[in-house]
Amino acid sequence: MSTDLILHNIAKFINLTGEEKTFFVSLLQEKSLKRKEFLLEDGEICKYSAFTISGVLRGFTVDHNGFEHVLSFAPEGWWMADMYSLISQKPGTLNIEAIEKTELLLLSKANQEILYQKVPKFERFFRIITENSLVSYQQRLMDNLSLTAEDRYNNFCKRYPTLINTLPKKDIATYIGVTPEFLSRMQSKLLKRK
Amino acid sequence: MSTDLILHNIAKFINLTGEEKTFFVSLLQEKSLKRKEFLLEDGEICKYSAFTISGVLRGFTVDHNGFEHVLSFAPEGWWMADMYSLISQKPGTLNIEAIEKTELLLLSKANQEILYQKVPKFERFFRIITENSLVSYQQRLMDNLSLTAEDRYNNFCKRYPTLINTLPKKDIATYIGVTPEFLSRMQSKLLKRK
DNA sequence: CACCTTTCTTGATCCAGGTCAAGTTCCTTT
DNA sequence: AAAGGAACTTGACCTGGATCAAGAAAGGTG
Repeated sequence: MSTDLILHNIAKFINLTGEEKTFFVSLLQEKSLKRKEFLLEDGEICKYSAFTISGVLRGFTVDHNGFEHVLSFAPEGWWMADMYSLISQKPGTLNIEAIEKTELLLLSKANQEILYQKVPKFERFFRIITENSLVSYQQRLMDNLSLTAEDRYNNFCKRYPTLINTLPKKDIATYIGVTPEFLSRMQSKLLKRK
Repeated sequence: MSTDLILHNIAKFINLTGEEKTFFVSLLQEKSLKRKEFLLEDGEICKYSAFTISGVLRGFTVDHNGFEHVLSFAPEGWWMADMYSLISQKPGTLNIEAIEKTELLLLSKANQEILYQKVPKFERFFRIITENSLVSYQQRLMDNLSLTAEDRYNNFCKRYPTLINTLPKKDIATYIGVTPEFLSRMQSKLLKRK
């Protein structure tokens, strides 16, 4: 199992002994998804946190007009889950799908609880990454309330320069809160401006 | 110091011994704000998490056109901070102001770190409340991307029925992502519809 | 490599919600 | 209780971004 990336990721925030690392890794399971395969569907109960080793996930909801809205992407080194459903263990509204062939490590809700019992340091780890995630959702919300679509697009390009060429434009569009048509128009306008 | 409310709040998630409670309380300081007084201003470094005992706080940013956007309210029993600034200890963009006369308990960043050292259970407490907060910001973001202003207003009324009559309408407006003028129009339309 | 589906683009038109301006009502402060 | 300033309302007009439609490009699959 290729656990270097996830252990490296954790080591940024907490120090683990060799034994603790081994124990943590023993709680993980590998999963691979083909392009367009789903990890979780709308209405299901989310049982896993997923960590992306390679590939990209997209988490999105479908509104009552059938339009998709991307909540988040999880490229290499990022976590993904339907947090609402994972915490409450009630059916959620998120769909999680692989944009391309994707390799994951899964930590089940049950194993996560065991981990907290056995290695309480992980409370700290997940507290810190949840705090960071919270900050970025707050920022994104404020951006949606106060910036124009063009500014939000420019911010996205600056923040995730590598993703721009990987992700389908339609997904970038709904992530920043516009229709695919409007994103297309913005891009051609930005090109002409040169 | 009136610490019943905060201890009761904590007891929902973790169990503390009498000693731990006493220690925790010793790390808090009281603060009271008059109506329209600020706890934190745009550009400052956030040094405290604030817990509201009575009254209400509003956290808002000011955009480059001078318009305010409410990120969150903290009525009785809620926490408030500029999480970005608190975590990074860099200057933030949030303003925190008392809407009415407000009594707070403050936990300084420094004391919070001490608390984590001495009573690691608090890692768990703050992990859990941060997770809950994350879920509600994710939901609010998706609501902003997929619902009409009218639906968002109705949701707000359902979710916070007690706050509707306490909070200035202009603040509810920017919280749900519309101008005060437009909220006013929506309300008169909803009344007529009866 | 050709087919087929999905994604992307572009044009024409539309509308939810914003902007600006001018009252009016409410509330704080004295 | 009077004054003054916020907060709220309402009207007229405007616009960023959505919608609908139809074709063009791209890219995965047999």
